[in-house]
Amino acid sequence: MTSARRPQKRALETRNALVDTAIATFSTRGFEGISIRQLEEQAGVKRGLVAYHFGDKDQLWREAADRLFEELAEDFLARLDALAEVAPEEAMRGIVRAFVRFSAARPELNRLMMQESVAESWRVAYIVDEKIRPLIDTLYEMMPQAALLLWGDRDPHRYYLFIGAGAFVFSAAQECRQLFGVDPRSEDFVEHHVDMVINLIGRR
Amino acid sequence: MTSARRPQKRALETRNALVDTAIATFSTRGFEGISIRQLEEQAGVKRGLVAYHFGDKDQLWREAADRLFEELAEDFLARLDALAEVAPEEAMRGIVRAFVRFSAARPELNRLMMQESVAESWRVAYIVDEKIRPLIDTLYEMMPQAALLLWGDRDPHRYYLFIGAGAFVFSAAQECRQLFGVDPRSEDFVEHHVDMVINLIGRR
DNA sequence: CTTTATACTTGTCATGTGACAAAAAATATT
DNA sequence: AATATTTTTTGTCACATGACAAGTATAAAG
Repeated sequence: MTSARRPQKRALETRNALVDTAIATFSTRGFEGISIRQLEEQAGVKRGLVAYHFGDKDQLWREAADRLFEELAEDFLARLDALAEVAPEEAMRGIVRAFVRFSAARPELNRLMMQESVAESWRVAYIVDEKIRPLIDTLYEMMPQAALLLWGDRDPHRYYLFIGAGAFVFSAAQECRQLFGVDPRSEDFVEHHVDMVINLIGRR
Repeated sequence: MTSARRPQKRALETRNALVDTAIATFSTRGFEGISIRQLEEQAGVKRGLVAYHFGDKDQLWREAADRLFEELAEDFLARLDALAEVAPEEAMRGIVRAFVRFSAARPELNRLMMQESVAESWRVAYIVDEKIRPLIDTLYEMMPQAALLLWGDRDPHRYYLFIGAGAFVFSAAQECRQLFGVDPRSEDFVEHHVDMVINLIGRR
């Protein structure tokens, strides 16, 4: 019979540091934009620890994606509970608000998707099949009327209008700073953007 | 006194093949997503020709970006001429239409920007300073009233709402196929999307 | 305290990378 | 046709990369 010892604290710290760095760098530089060694150095751990904890680069990427989507799910489900009692129209606006705010607070998720959404790879399939579709299904189950108001019957046009209008600025933060000299992550900017998106999408 | 011979046809073909492949691969896989050697192989030319024609990888990237933005400028200026006589409201809708259609026809440009817009690099600076800002300036000069209707006084919110809503689907084509089983490049999809964006943005 | 599993450290390998350089071939100009 | 120039073809370099493996240190469990 084999083992069953609980993981050591330092191991969890190492894993965390690596996943944190993976989220930051994969989302901005793409999967091939950073090497395992650079990643380890940036995370402040020794050379071989990615191999030890994750086996290979692919698995590290998966766990980074996992964590980002866990955060999104938590953030959403918490807010959706609060919207359970309100009228569909207002609930729909609540979803928009929640999404825009999350996109501003954690642009890494949409950045990761932007990096991957353009080309065919196991990573797009993984994100879509394991993360996005289930999340959309959950939304339609929990708040069918609000979801219907927002996206109709899973209309791709309305879906991407929503994502593009609501999240793109925050993903393109660097370009926005370069082009307009404005930081889209400032609170003012975010709330103003929320209002504009709701004004755009939330009236039918 | 040195030379002045006109370039040979095969050289132009080589350069073209390389720039074509550069556009296709840099936009989908990012700058570091493909090596010079892979690129040459995919372009069907011999190893070493990137070095000869472009010096280094950076310069090849620049020329790929140059060509994409030349196409955009041509496409736009041609259509803007046709809008010179119409009322500002209608001209503004014409700009939207032109932009969405171009984004669908040549998603590579927005993909390239998506790839680069997230992190700080010489490439974002190059695109913004050399390409985007001048293009925006031209637009405001040629059609001040329509531009004002579209983006106000260079309002970043309205700018990115426009870009995100109008172009994001086409950049994320792979994700869209995986998620909805729909190809956003089909003519039906494009025209429907044009209508929706105009309906969203074109009414104030 | 001893044992044993877990975690870290370091060495190594085959392969890929961007860049340059020199030789060969093809083409334009006279 | 002769020659000068452009273009292509190969060879080579130093270094980065992902993966694995063998050794060492640390911490948990008895």
